[in-house]
Amino acid sequence: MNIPFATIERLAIYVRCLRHLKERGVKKISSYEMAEHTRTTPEQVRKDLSYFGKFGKTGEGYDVEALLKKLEKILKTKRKWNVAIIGAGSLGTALSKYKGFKEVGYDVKAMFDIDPEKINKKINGIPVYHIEKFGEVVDKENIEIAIVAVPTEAVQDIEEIIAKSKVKGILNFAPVTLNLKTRRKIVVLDVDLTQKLYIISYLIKNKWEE
Amino acid sequence: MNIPFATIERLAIYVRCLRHLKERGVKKISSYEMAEHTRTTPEQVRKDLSYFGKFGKTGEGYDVEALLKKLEKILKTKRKWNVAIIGAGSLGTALSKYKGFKEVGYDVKAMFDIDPEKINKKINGIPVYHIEKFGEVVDKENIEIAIVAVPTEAVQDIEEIIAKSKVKGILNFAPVTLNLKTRRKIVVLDVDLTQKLYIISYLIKNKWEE
DNA sequence: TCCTGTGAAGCAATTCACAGCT
DNA sequence: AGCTGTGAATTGCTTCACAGGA
Repeated sequence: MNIPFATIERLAIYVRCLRHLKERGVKKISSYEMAEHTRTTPEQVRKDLSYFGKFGKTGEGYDVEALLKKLEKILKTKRKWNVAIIGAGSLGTALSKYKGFKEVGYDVKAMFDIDPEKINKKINGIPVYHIEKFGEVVDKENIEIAIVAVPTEAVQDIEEIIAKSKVKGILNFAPVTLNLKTRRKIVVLDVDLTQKLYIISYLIKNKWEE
Repeated sequence: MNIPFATIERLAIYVRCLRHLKERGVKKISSYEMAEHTRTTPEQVRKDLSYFGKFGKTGEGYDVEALLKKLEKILKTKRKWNVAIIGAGSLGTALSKYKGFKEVGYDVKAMFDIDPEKINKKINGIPVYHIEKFGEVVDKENIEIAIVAVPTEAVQDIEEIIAKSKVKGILNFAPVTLNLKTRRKIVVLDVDLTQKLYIISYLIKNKWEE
C-alpha cells in the first residue's frame, strides 16, 4: 500500500503530541482528543493509523504509551541518529543549541565551516571542522543526516561535498534548491523561512481582506 | 476558483527562483527550466500560474522580471510587513540576524522576552521588550506577523497574549499546537524542526533499507 | 453507548494530451 | 519547432457512514 506523504507528516505530529501526553501522565486518548491537539479530524487520525495496523480498543481509545512506542518504531525515531550541521553562523549555532534534537535521539556530532576563527574550536561542546574534512568526519562519526545552514552564496561549494559523502538525508535551510549530482538517493527536506512568511502574507490577505 | 494550498506553497518557491534568475541577469525562462530549478514538473508550473492569469508567450516562455512582479503582487510580498519575534533566546536571536527577511520586505521591529538581562537592550539593533508590552508595541509599530521562538514550557503563557493582540499571522517554531482562544482568524504556520528530522528518518529508512 | 477501523464516496491535486499561438 | 494554456483523465487524499467490539 502506498502511504500518503501527508500521513507521514501527521505521524510525526502525533508522536510529539503523545510525548507531551505521556509526560503529563495521561494514559488513554481517543481519536477525537488527538485530533483537537493536532489540528486535524478524528477520522483522519484513525485513517492515518490504519495504514500501519490496529492500535486502539473499540469504545476505549488508544493507550498513550503503547501507541507512542508503535509510532516511534514506524518513524524509526527510537534509534539514535548522528547529525552534522554545515555552517557555524548564527542559525547553525542556534540549531546546535536546540535541546529538542537530542531529547528525541538526534545527536549533533560535528559542525563545519570555512572560517579559521571557528575551526578546531567547540560550539556548545560540538567540534567545528573545516568543510574539507566533511567526508572523513561523516565516515568516522557515522553521520547519516546533515543540516545545511549556510548562506545562499556558499551552497554551490558544499553541494558536491555532500553528494560525494555517505550522508543519507539533508535538512536544508538555505533558500535554494539543492542540486546533488549523485546516483545515490539522498532525501532532502527544505525549510525555507522566507517562503513561510510569503505564505502567511498571502493567507492573511485572503482571510482578512475579502 | 479555489486555489490549491500546494500551489501557493510553490508560488513562493517560484518567486525565490525568479529573484535568483533576475540577479544573474537571466531574461527569459520556460516552464521546463523553471521546473528543473524548483523540483516540480513543467505542467505543474503552467497549471499553477494559470490560476492567476496568462503570463507567458507561446513558443517563448516567460519574461523573468515581469513574472516576478506579477507573482510578488499575488503573494502580497511587494509591500512591507512588520514582524515581531517572541523569545530572545538563541533561535530568536538567530532569526533576528537572518538577512533574508529584510531583503524581501519583512522588517523585524521588536523582540520580546521575560529575562530582565535582555529587556530594554538591543539585539542586532532590534529593541527587546518585556512580553507584557506585546499588545502595546504591536499597536504602536503596526506589527502584523509574530514569530514564536520560545521554549515549549513558555508557550502557554504567550498564547493568551497573542490572542488578545492585533497580530494577524504567526510563524510558530515551538513544537506544540498553539491554542488561540479568539474569535478572530489568525493564520498560523508551524515550523517543527524535530518533525522534519522524523520525516527524514522515515524516508531514509524507506528509500534505503528495502 | 462510545469509540475504532474501514470500504465507499466525494473531493482535490496532478498529469496527460493536445489545440493554438509565434 | 517550440512552448503556453487548459479541458479531460487520472491519481491521490480526505470525509462519510456504518459495522462491530467492549
